[in-house]
Amino acid sequence: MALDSIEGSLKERGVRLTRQRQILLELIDKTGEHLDAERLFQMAKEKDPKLNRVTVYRTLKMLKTSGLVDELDLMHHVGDQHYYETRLKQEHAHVICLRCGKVEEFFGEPLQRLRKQIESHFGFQVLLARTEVGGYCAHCQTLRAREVKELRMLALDAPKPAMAARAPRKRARRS
Amino acid sequence: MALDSIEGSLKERGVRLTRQRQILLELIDKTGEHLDAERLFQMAKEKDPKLNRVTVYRTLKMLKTSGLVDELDLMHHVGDQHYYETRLKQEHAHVICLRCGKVEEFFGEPLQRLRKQIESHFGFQVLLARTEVGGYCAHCQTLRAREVKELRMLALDAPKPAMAARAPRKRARRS
DNA sequence: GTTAGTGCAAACCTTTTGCAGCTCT
DNA sequence: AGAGCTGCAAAAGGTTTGCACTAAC
Repeated sequence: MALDSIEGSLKERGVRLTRQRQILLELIDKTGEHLDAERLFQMAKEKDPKLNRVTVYRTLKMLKTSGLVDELDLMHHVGDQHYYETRLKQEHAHVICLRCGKVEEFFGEPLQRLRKQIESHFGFQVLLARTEVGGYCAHCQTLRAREVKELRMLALDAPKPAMAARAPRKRARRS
Repeated sequence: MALDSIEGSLKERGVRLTRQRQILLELIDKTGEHLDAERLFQMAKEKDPKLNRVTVYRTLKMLKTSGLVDELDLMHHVGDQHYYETRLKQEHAHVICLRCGKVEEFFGEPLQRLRKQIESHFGFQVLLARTEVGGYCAHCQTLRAREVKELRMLALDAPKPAMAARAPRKRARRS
């Protein structure tokens, strides 16, 4: 299991396995993926209310630097936070629907091909690779088309419409 | 030239071509790529000292939303700012050396292949795609090997070395 | 017992917002 | 003329740092 392999890797390098790190590692491992620092912090706080947000950031940074987790942006669809996932699966691309926010993972040979070509083309040693794709998922494409049509009709009805209500911020507030 | 096509696209949509936007568009166009908001602001300030940083952000956001520029992170190698480039060239990956910071661009068929596979696999409509690769460039690989060797020798000489000097912050300060 | 790691508060960088006034068309 | 855009000041979001204390080894 992932947790063991990560803990082993840390122990080997003399990194201390504190209670806090154990909590965080377990959450990252079993929750799967696409956790951001804030969400991880909220979850960890339930297990240890004293655990500090800063520790979450420091732990994530350590794991990232050690090459044990990968950092994602998910096209900044929600905000500017970063997301993390363990480096267990095969390399994959993240496909984000810009309408509903659903994230799919794509595993496919073009990714390995890309890596190899970059290595041989530039004599480059690839350590990290990140592919993120944004667009509309199958479901949202039809909904989107309907929205656009409605907008056009609105525009015809009212050539000089009042200012549209501002869309609510997507960023989540801190508690 | 890019500037014309961008200005045309904006004019068509009734977006005003203000003096500020002309300055910014020209800089983005002729400077090429990989400008972040701050650098763009500094350059624009030389042409118009009154131009405000906020205008830079608003213009970049507008261009991004309009699909006229792409937003990059360059693996956050320098900091958390974003970089922008016009959407003129063929799709390409950005290859960043984590030691010297050099950025290479990779154009190759795996990218088109990837996009097509994602579209057909998920029935997804791809609007944006971003591939960023981090590692060591050919030149830095040898330097890096030397560094590691030196570090190992240091470790042998001094089993309990004093705390290493903290590496300087990579983020650039505002003027 | 050391040293690495933690919590807390405060800072930091990057980006966004509210609003009054200016300016393109 | 009037909506759209700008500048300014202030705030926000996300992350990092300094320092004294704590806990893992």
